[in-house]
Amino acid sequence: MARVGLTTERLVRAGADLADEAGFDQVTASALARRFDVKVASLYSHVKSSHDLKTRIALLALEELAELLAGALAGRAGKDALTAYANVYRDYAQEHPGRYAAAQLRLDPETAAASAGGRHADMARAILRGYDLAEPDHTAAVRLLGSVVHGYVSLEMGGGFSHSAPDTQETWSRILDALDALLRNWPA
Amino acid sequence: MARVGLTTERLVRAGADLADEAGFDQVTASALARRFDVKVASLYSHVKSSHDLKTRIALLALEELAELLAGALAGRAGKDALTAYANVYRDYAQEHPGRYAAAQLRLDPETAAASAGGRHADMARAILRGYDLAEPDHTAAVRLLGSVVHGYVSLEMGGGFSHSAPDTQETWSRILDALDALLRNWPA
DNA sequence: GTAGTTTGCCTAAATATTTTAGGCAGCGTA
DNA sequence: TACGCTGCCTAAAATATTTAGGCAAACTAC
Repeated sequence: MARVGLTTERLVRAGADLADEAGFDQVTASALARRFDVKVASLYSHVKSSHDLKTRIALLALEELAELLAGALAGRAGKDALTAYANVYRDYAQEHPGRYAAAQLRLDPETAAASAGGRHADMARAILRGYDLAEPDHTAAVRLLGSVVHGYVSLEMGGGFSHSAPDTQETWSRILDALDALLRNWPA
Repeated sequence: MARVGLTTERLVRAGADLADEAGFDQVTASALARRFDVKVASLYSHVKSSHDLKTRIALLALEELAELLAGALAGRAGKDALTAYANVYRDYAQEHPGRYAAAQLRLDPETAAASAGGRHADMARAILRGYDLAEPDHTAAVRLLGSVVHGYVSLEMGGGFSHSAPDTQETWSRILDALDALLRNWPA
């Protein structure tokens, strides 16, 4: 009985890869066991349940995204920062669709509080420092920013834009231009 | 053997109700069979597969939304129309979270083409008639509108906004104000 | 009203996933 | 080398998906 060397870490990472290749909903304990050529029950020493596994993949994705965001935003401000922020999400979703889908998993409050999700919000607020908005417009702007980016990325991923004429890169640029203009010129 | 009177129609509608009550991912053939007090295999005379059932629920939700949109937009223009449009989605997601989740299901191209999804896009384009945008800004604006609404609604549903200060109704209004301002003043 | 056809819902059965319980052997440690 | 820990195993129960084939209820026609 050769030991494969399973670890929670390795399982989660392999689960994330599987999600990217086959879709987040294809991430099951059985599929993962097959991938490691191991019996399903063996996973349960490293992961509490199938839901636990999915949650850990979500946390990994949130962590990776936060890392990328921090890197992309360092030294940038204004529209430069805005573009970098938005592109981190879009590029990540393109390269890691399964991980991105995992990041949308609804977490229970305690888990969410301990996740990297808070850093995402911090990052969005940091960008808006380059614009001149006081509360409560500030919060509205943060939420608008998050909504546009998440909404666009998920509609694009879901094929919602496939039929109309201009390519999505073109409209994406224009939308970022428009967002920048809006933030510089927020209505009273 | 009393006949219950199953129909594809009744199954889909009950599935949609179940989705609203328990979540779209709880919609399974077995759960639905329990609800009708019928053996699982009996459903397969009315529905090709579990996936077929989910697809039909998605189509129902898209249809209902298109209906609501048409009603809400009739006789409105400009910001009035914009607000009505956005609120249809938000209110629908609030009242029918399972149906709204179903509407996000990725459909294969032919199914999507035959769905009410096209009418959604038409509706969005109709709203922008009240503003003055030429291609390719027009398409960008349509996609921005869809992204904001879908993004905001799904982040709000997912609890992404629960911790910050202003209530979501407040920021929602401000975001619609900002969107209106942006559309009236789209950057060159 | 009865005979014949359709079909709705059934039983039976194969396959897949999730999860728990308990056992054996490999690995590090004393 | 002997001990203990624990990684991966077998076994088994519960639930979900799907197909095949059967019986009886409901519609159609005379």
